[in-house]
Amino acid sequence: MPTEKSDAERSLALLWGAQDRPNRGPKPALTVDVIVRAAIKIADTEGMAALSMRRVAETLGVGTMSLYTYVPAKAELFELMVDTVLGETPLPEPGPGGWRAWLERFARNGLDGYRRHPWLLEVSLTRGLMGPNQTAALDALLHAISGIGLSKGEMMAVVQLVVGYVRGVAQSTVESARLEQRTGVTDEQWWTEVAPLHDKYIDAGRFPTLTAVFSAEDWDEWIDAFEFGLQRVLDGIESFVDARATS
Amino acid sequence: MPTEKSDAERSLALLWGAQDRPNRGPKPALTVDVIVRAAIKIADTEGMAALSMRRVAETLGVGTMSLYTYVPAKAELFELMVDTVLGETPLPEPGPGGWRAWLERFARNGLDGYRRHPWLLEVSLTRGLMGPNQTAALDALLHAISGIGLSKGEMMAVVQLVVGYVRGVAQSTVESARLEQRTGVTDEQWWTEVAPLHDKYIDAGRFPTLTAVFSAEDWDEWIDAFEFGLQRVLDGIESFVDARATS
DNA sequence: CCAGAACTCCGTATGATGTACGACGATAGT
DNA sequence: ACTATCGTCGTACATCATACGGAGTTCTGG
Repeated sequence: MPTEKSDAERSLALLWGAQDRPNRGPKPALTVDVIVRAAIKIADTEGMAALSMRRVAETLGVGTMSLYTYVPAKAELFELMVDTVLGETPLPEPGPGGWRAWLERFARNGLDGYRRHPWLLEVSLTRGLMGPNQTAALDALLHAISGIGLSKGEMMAVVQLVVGYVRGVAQSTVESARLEQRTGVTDEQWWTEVAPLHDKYIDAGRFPTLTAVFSAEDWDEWIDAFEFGLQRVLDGIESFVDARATS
Repeated sequence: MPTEKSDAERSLALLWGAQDRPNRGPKPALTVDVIVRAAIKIADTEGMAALSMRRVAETLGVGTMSLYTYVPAKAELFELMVDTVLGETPLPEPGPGGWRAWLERFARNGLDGYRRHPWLLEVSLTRGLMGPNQTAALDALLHAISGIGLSKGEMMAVVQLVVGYVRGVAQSTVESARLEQRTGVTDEQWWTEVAPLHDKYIDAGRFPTLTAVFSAEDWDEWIDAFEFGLQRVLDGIESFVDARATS
């Protein structure tokens, strides 16, 4: 019996594009890349719910089952979609401003990525298996914050902090923008439509602070929550780095 | 024709438990609450993938379609599950330490919630419709950070920062713990198993920092990334509040 | 006390979905 | 030309959410 590849091995080979090209048999009509890009396009434009193997095959003019020649299953297709998308935005170059400016640009790029591909939020990125682009991103992140006095454990924690923050806030930031484009209803429109319904249940006596904040007519400034939070996060890291440097 | 309730209205009525109890017809054998709790138990123990209407009906000894008498569709069941779970952990009481300590406890509670119910990560919480428990949480959050000199926009941004951070980092923190319990494979075991596979692809020359960090034998300290990041976030908020106070 | 209205229950049916299986045809090494 | 090897994809099956409509149950009005 030949050494059959484990799932993990097969996935990694797919992610890193290390297929052994056989020379027998008919020429493949498709490539993994074409399939992945078709899937991404569908997910981008019609949402994750519309992404089915049949649908992908249709847009490629191919029988559904043909896809399984290239991709073992839908889960692996997801992994490929994620890594492909991670590679589409170039990583920030090292530049002026040091680690802080770099992380800032990295975070903004990340948010842009989620904006372009909202379905990323529906897929867990913390699979253990890393494709080339995810690997490159992690390497670049670690490189950006190396040599500023952090231990390895702290470096990993900082990475998780930034990446986690972007994802967490992107969730709400992106979702509203997405719904706006999809349904044509502005966030504000939707709130004004739903607000009276909420008012029926939300008692000013029971939720005093909430009503005070939202009933105010002085909606002076609506802050960009992402940028605000990002600066707080970076401030927090910076003060830690400074404290570490003076000790 | 009677005023038929819109989807939003129906959802809100469900969330806030404002059903008009009809007095005609047979007594309902179930309640919405029983259904929701059964669904939560299934999602907790077997994961979101195992949660189907059939499965819920089975465990309740009821025909599948009976559930639709109580709940319009699966999406509404999700909303109910989320709000129910949000209400299960009591909100922190105001105590010593001011807003910072309160937010700290809130964040830890949040992480615990994700730990207990990992499927929360697969559901977007940013639906516009808020149930009573989500409303109470938002009110408490705003209350905790009111009166420290933040504008309303900044208060909302802080809320999003904390909530978003918890969710973002919980994603990775929780997922590993979950897989460990499910598959019986420790995170560490899994990495040592997969590491050699990765090594085949990860070139030390191409990813120098990564290999430097991971190949080191001195895995001295593995930092709790959640606690570390939480302190950074709170530091960032605190320095902003301080700066605001002195200006 | 009873007929009909209002309501719950649920069997059946429909149309999705992911994917296992295997027949068929194309290709290239021998 | 033969045969091992591969790509293609029709069919099939299990599972899913849920629309529909009939049967059974309970309360109300007369």
